Amino acid sequence: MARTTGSDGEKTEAAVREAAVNLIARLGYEAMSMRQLAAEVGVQAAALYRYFPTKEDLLFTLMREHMEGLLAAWSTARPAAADPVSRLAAYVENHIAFHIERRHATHVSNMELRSLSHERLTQVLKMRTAYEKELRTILRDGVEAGVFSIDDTGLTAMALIQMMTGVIVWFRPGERLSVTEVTTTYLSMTMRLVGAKIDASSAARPFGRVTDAVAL
Amino acid sequence: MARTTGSDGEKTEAAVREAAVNLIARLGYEAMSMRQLAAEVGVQAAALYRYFPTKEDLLFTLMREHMEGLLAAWSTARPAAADPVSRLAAYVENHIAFHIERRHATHVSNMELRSLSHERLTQVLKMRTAYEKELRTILRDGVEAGVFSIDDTGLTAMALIQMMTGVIVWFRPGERLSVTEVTTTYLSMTMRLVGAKIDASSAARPFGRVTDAVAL
DNA sequence: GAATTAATTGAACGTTCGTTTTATTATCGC
DNA sequence: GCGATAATAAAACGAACGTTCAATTAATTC
Repeated sequence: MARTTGSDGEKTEAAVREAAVNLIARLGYEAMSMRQLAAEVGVQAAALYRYFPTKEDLLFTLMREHMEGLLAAWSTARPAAADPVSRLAAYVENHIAFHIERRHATHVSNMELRSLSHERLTQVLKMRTAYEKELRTILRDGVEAGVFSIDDTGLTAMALIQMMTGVIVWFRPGERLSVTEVTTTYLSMTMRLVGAKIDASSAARPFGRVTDAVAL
Repeated sequence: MARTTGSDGEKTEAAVREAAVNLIARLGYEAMSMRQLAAEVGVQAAALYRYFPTKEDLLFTLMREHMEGLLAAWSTARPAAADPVSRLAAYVENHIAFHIERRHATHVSNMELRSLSHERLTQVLKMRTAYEKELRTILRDGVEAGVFSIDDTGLTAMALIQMMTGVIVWFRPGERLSVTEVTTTYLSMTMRLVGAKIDASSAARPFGRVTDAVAL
């Protein structure tokens, strides 16, 4: 046999991407074989090489587009010129929503970095650093404005990102908590962690029990 | 050739464990070959099978002993009958110290769970759950005693553990921050996150800037 | 110092891996 | 409807994988 009836390159490529994300998230990049992936898609292994020259190219494509998606999402969600508290809230909300929605892709992007070549690893890490820098800037602005009290902005940014991204480890859609509830609680924890002081303007939009922990 | 002069089973087994932790942490379990591991130790691949019947047995041994070590460390560090704030402080200090000291083993235990058989995965997760339950108990006791203000103790416990364990991702010994500085900052962040109220007894031992964030 | 046990080597086994090549069929532009 | 091209199948490649086995030598026991 050869070309099958109804076969379509675009559809096949999309199916390969989706199956690859799920399989790599479940089994790991090294443990997933190209034959396994092909079987999941419903084609022969050789067909995969029409879309991705090597297995590593496939992995890199998934990671790069995941990071680009994250940066694009933040670029859309970021408030134009707001106070640090609102900006931090937007960052947390965007981060949690994005990562819950793309649990598997996040797993792949976080766990399989070591399978990339040096050059490609650098590329992905550059995007990641750019994203993290956004948070550090918000924290630093907040400290300078006197609305956050933070020991070490770099360390705090890392701790916050680890905490928020960790949501994908235990969160399962449709279980005890909804995405909204989770986001609200993480917002509350974040604001307390950075010692956010609620002023008159942002007090109109409370963050869970933040008010309980802050001197009023 | 056969048995080499000066060869010693105990020493070889210890060398295998250490090399395996480092190699798996760097390359991943699937990507590390038994030949590679043997070369690192300085023996032939076949010699490994004198100590570990299969590759998975080796992985499981490393993970089980890591978790047992963590539980043992907490068992030693845990205060007998103290207030929730002190107990939480002890938990954080022990967690950070243990994980920084065993960065590679932690990496292995967290990243390679999917390579275990179902039965062994259950065993490891049981130990992990027991460890996490200790933190949840502290948080619940603190809420009941009125010294913590927390929305959801289960979610908060997971967030704290993710945040603390995340230290191994970016921390490198001998760089900008010392272990003591990192621990102090994490303690401070933790106490603020749980809305810890400092009373007279524990005020003698301040947690960084915690006092700035709490109404006094 | 002979017998026994512990530790390791070197070669080999069958399997699976990522990838390439060649052939074949479906679809599309004209 | 015919040529060009896109999409796939089928088979094969060499390399590497985890693991086993028989042979061999060092250390220990008596």
